[in-house]
Amino acid sequence: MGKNLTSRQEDYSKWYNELVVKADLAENSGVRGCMVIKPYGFAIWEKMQAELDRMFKETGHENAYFPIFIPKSYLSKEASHVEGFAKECAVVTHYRLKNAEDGSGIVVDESARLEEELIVRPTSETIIWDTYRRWIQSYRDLPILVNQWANVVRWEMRTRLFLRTAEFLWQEGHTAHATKQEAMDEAKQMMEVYAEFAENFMGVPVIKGTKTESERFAGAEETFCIEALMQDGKALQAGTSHFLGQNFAKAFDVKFATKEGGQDHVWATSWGVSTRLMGALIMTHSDDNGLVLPPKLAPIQVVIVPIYKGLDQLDAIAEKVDPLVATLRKEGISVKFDKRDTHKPGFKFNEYELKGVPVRLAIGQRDLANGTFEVARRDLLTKEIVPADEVVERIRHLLDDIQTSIFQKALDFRNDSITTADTYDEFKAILEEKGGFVSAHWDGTPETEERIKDETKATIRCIPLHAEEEEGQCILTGAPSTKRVLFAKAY
RNA sequence: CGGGGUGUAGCGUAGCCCGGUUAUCGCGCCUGCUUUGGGAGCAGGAGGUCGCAGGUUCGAAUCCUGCCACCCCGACCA
Repeated sequence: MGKNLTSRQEDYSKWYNELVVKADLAENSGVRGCMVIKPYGFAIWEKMQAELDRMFKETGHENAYFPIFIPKSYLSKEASHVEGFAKECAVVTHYRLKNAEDGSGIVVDESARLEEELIVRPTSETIIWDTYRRWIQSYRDLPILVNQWANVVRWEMRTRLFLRTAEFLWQEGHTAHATKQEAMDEAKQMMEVYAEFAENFMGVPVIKGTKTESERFAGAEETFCIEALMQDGKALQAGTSHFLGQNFAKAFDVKFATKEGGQDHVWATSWGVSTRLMGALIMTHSDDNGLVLPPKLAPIQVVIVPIYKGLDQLDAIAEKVDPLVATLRKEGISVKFDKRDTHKPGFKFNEYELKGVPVRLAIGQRDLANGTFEVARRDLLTKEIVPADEVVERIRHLLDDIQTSIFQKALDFRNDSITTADTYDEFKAILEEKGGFVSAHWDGTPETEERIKDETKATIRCIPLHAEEEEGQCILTGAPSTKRVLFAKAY
């Protein structure tokens, strides 16, 4: 964000919290860093879910659901996995409350202590692989291509609305394969699915790549990722897809009989995107007037605002608008005719701009007389007068055009924000003054990465997939390097 | 867990240092009239455990002690 959001800041500077989504818990509740997603915000998430779900199914996946509670012992079976998550787990220790004897209220019943504590899932690899052990005996049982839509809890020290909440919604795919190659292909495929979704639906340009060892998922052998850049110049990890090797199969003893008659451990992947994508969406496209939504994900694609005095005029307007609404709906365009007489047109204009509705139609007496509509587009805030018989065609065109042009705008910004650095001084100056991604040579060691992080707060966001081979020297140590990696300060 | 800060109406706040009428202002909310092509105007009105618990005092939003919660910065992170 990092900008003033509206011209009437005193009223709406908190639109991000108040209108779209609200972090709205009872005060002093002690539940920190959770968010309440209001209906309009959730409708955006539902659109995202629907498209992702379709893409998952088109690539052969099915949905399933696993328990939210994970026995503590499961988590410790994969060593690096537990190391990665242990510090941020919510733990269930009791299963009953009772009235306090002194009448002071409800207290935990100490006699109802669980024999083994349950962890509220921070991710589901462990409980899923414990289940897969029972599902898999033969190569004929493979592959298993399962996705789960769920909530997870990570008790982070510091939270940040949308980007790092204590509880968040996500999908997590967990697949099991007979061969290393097949699992690797799956992990790459899902990164491609995420990239396509981000760019074609969210209008958010992303860079595909792999994570360095230190940024890798706890328990993964390779982490593929898509990295986006926000308007304030900070990078955001928008999705990850992990090749897990045989780590979880070994930890949970998942073996299968091979075609050749032997026994082998199963190869695994996992991949996920979360409500963080909503944050990415907001921080990529929003402007001072509020949200800007890509038409493909907008809960309302077209809003129609009548301008009238008295019910007679409204009726006359409705006569023109009702058939238009029907036509648009038939075309699969979601449209809202806002007939409320409790708010004035000016208020509505601002409200729908705040909500990022891509196309707005206004119709009043003037238009009735001329047979026209006023058509406004949210991204450029431009208006035009369109004859009624051309309006459907115009809307169709605008929705397409807004979808591609907000992507192009974000892409141009992103590309302008990738800067090449050949010396450490240059590197630091770019981070300080310009922000964005810095493309630089790195000697490939975690030690160098760590030192750069300590000194500049920038991390290696990814080793780009399609980076050109290029002889160079590490900006910090001068050691030889064969390709550039992308550094940035990140959320 | 370390450093800093804040808690007053649905939201945002003034007052606190230096205790003293009925706790300030804006937004929002309600009623009425006028309005309606870019966040309406006027008039009237409702709404408060001043985070909680103690203490000092004739008197506490204000001073003291303890507790709770939240925010920002660090370690952690989708």
